[in-house]
Amino acid sequence: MYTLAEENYLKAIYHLQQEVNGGVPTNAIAEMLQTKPSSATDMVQKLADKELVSYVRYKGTTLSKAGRKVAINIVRKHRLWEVFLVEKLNFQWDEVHDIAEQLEHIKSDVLIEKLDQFLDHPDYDPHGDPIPDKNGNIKSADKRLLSELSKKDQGILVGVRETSTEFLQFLDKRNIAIGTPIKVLGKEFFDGSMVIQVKSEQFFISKKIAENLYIQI
Amino acid sequence: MYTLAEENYLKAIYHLQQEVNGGVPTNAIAEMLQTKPSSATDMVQKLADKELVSYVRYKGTTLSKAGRKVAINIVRKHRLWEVFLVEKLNFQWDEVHDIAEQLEHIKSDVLIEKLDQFLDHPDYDPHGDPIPDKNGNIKSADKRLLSELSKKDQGILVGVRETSTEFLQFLDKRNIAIGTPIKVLGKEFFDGSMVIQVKSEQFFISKKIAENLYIQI
DNA sequence: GTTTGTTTTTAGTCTAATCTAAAATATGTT
DNA sequence: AACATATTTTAGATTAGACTAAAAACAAAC
Repeated sequence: MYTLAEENYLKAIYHLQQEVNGGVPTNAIAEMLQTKPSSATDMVQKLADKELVSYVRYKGTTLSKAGRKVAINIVRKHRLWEVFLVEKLNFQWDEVHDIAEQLEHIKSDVLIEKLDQFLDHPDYDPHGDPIPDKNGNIKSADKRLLSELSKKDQGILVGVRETSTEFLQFLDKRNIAIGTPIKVLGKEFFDGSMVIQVKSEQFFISKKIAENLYIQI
Repeated sequence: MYTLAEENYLKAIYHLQQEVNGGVPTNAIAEMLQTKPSSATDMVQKLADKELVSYVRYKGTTLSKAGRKVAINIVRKHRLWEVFLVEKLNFQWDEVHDIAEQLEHIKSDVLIEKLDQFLDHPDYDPHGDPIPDKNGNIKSADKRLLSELSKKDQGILVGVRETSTEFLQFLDKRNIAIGTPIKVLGKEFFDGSMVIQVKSEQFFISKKIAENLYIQI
């Protein structure tokens, strides 16, 4: 099987691939894993030897089919555990990330299938991210970033991009949660900030906030 | 915090201390952890530097107060996770050991308290072993090994010493479980083997089996 | 097509945890 | 008490993963 470090690199590359086109830059991997670029280079070379990624010097890294399978399986485990923590153990959605980060590395296929069954085969985790099924297939809803919407557009919040405690508590404080309807009342071209309608309240939010909320129209 | 290896050594020393009087021999630690004596020496020296054990060259190792606290906490986590796996995820009692061996290293005090609560504060794990409370106190029932009993003694099975799949399935096959009443019908001094009564059936069991069953009179 | 600056890689070092082989200590028997 | 045997420790090497510092490659500007 794979080491903890290998799994974390594969997962990081997987997530970065969603945001970049072409190979994932070594620096981006290093930054995501809070490590140094030289360490990331070492590891992607090792992963390339094992044929889990394809890596071209100075060009970047992409997951192979095998590598993606490993990565998606970790993402599946992470998200299932998050559901468990919130639904069964009554954690708040802003408290589960670090613990799930550990639990995702537990090795047992039976465990994860039984957990999935125990949780009644959830489709989304507490942050609105889709949970891949056992074969690695992901239901991808056609969601868009709030920051991409225009004045008068409306929809419901279906996911968050950031999962830091600070950000999630920011939302909690304003009663914004997965499923909450949101309408764009105004958008400032100068800095990308917005005024939005949430239930009976109106909020001013910065571009940075809008870039971390996924809306389904 | 402590590394995976440190935690495993502390746990091994804790378990061995229950069976030996005086310091735990280095070879015993190595054997339990499936490693070489020289590796065990290295580690106990490292643990001694950290004041988690007291170690005297050629004499053996004993846990310090701090070391015991760490060890008991791991045991607590291991046993709580075993209860979760059996009670909530419907694992058989012979399937849970290896998975709990991984889960016991998840680091989060809140998690374990919430898990304890979710499981309704169980006192014993599926193998009949007592679960230490949050302060490290252990309810120790006055149980004895079946092998120590004499003809006509009787009691109920309250725990197993071995937790290997083979042994537990051996018990399952004979409908012997925690809570089952057992009576000694005969004992052979020559080899320590026994004939026991279990419900309406009688079994011949070897000394090795009898040495792995805990009975409460 | 140089120059400049950024990104990435290489080379060499470090630490945790392991191993093998050899040396040291302890134990048990005569 | 001395020898044989078993246990334990030391010394030195290895591996995974990280780091620093320096070199190499790329990108962008002039």
